Amino acid sequence: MWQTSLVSGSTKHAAAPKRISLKMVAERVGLSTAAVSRVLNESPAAKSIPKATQERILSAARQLNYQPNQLARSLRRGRSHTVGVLVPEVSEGYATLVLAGLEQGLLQAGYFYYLISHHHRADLIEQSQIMLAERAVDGIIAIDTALQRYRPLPTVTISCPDKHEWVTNIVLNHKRAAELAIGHLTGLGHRHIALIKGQAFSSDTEPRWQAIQHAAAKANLKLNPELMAQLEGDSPSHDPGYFAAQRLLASKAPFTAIFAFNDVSAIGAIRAVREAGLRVPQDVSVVGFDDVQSAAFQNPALTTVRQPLRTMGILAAEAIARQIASPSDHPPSRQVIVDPELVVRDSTCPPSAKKPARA
Amino acid sequence: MWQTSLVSGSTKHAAAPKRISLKMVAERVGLSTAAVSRVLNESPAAKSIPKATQERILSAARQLNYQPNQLARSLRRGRSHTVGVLVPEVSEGYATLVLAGLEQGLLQAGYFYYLISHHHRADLIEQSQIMLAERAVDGIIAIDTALQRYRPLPTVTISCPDKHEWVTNIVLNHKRAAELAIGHLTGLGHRHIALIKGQAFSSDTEPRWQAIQHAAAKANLKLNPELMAQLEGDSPSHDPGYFAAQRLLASKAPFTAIFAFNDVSAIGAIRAVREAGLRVPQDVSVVGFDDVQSAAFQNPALTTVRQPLRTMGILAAEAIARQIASPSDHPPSRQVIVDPELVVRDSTCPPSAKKPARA
DNA sequence: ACCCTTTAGGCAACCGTTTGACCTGATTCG
DNA sequence: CGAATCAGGTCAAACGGTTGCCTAAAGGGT
Repeated sequence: MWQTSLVSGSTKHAAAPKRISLKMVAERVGLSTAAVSRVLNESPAAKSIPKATQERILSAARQLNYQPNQLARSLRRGRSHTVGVLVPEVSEGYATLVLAGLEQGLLQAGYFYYLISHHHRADLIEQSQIMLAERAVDGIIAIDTALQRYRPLPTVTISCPDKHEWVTNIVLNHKRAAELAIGHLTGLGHRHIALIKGQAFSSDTEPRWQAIQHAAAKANLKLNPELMAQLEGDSPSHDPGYFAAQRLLASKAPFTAIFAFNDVSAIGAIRAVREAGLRVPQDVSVVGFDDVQSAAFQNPALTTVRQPLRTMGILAAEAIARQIASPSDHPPSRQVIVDPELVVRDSTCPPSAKKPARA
Repeated sequence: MWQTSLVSGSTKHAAAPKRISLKMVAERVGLSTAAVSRVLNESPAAKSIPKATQERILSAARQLNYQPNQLARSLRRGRSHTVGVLVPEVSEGYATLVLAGLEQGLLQAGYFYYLISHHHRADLIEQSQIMLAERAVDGIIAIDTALQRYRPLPTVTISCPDKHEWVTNIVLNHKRAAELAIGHLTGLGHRHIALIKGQAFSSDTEPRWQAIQHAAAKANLKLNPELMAQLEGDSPSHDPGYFAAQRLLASKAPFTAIFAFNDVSAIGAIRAVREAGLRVPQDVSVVGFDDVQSAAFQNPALTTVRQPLRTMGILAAEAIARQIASPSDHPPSRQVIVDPELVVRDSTCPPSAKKPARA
């Protein structure tokens, strides 16, 4: 009985193509690796090598499909052209947009990046920094992250709390952001504004809160402590906002508007408001924060304070590239402040003439 | 005239801490790097070294805060413990969830990853593969990506079109997915179902389309070619779905339901339907696909076919780790098929007794 | 006393590039 | 004519680890 050859051959695979190294190219053309390296890198020292030889080298490299081993190169040069990116988590919303900008900027500058999410756990943050250092990253970009110790590495932070020395921090103009939102709501006639505060671990929570108080005072608006709820739990979903709004609704205090910590929680809040039988925006106006991609596609479309998240990512990439290129001639600590922008959509309107919600 | 020292000192920084190398640890304890390396790696060869000496070495390493240079280690060992992840773009929705799963699985297996988004551009895909190979990744994970050439690297794909040899492909059970959605809608009584097809570049587009036709036939449902719109453009936002639905509405054909290619386009579609003065779901039911994080928080909450995206990410991570660990004893080409699940929420209901939309 | 094994670790090659120093013969300059 | 310069490269030492092989002494059995 014959068996047709079904023998799943790893035979073909056994050829072991073996990566082409510089040495092989050198042997091919009968020169030293030094010469080949210099020519391929267009090093200045290569200018003493005649065009013809250069051509020979280049074409041999091409023929053999030579791909330099970047590990070896990085080791020798002391530059890995890699940065580490620390992020709380990769989730819809905030991180997504910043990452998109970062990626664009980094790739343009010739950098690869390791992405690590730490879920705001201090031990993971610390450990990540160590592991990144071991992998010889040229720098670190941290987004909404409470960096532990200072490390002697070029570092750029986005919306990070503590100002460490020697790091560039990219941060929103919180004052202006608060004024935009509060101004918008008071301008519409709202006087009873509920607030959804960010989680304690989020770096923007405190500065934003300060800014809101400041803006409220300036607008002659009294903030009712009962009309404040804080996001709880580290879920990147809409739940925290949903529950926070429920707590607001459960309190006796009347309100006609909610200013949420971010769009994601605003969306959760809208749901809670609706489930309580109230309409958005007629009964309760809602203002979000960030202007994430889906904000415009909510129903109703979300009025929100736009952070230029993508731009912040690009700025961070450019900053880290600069710092790496010229270590130590950058200023000890730099703030790059970006401006927010109010985007008015359909989730806000003047308060209804009747009584405030839950009055 | 004296100048108080405002000289922005890079002086303090000039200390140049200099990373601790194995050699320094070795010198510290008066042994060779070989011995130190063996002990620190708990290599079997270290068992002939007395406990006391081992302790000396370990404590010296700790005192000096020695961090092994992974570049050097990778170079020597021929394993970088790094994989490349190719993704169309990091945007809200699909990629986000898969990435979350991937990250979890990879970190657990001790791998770092480079993330690259290629926006479906063939040249970028090709180039990325090359650059990843140069950086000596141990493997590649590709998500919804049309890989160009086969490379002799462990590879795992998620929802990728062509079955290359030697790659593990993780893929949804499209047949079942289509049946779930079509079954749900016909079960509710819908007979005029509009379809929003995916962009041509998306790998799931064709198999899903086949599956839908199959499911429709099985359900004895005629698909009206006029009730089909295809997503256009590569924007990861809700726009393509919005415009597709507008085209559907502009056609004369009546329909009572839309089955969208994904949640993001479903959300766009809902908006278009509403702007046309129709209600969702009373006038038009909408079924999405994926069950992204925000699907449950839409208004109305989205009925959708859930892909276990996070799980797919984890599976991919596990698969690549396995392939790297034991090259060549994995089967030549493997399919891992995961099952969808119907999540019924509020965007679907029986068609209204009256006439179909646009009748 | 001899042989064998174990203990304790050292030597040096190697991973693949880069780069400063050097070398040789030819040409140019003073 | 001697010195300096230049063209056209080569040599070998890094970069920081890992690892196969070796040695030297001590212990153990007969």
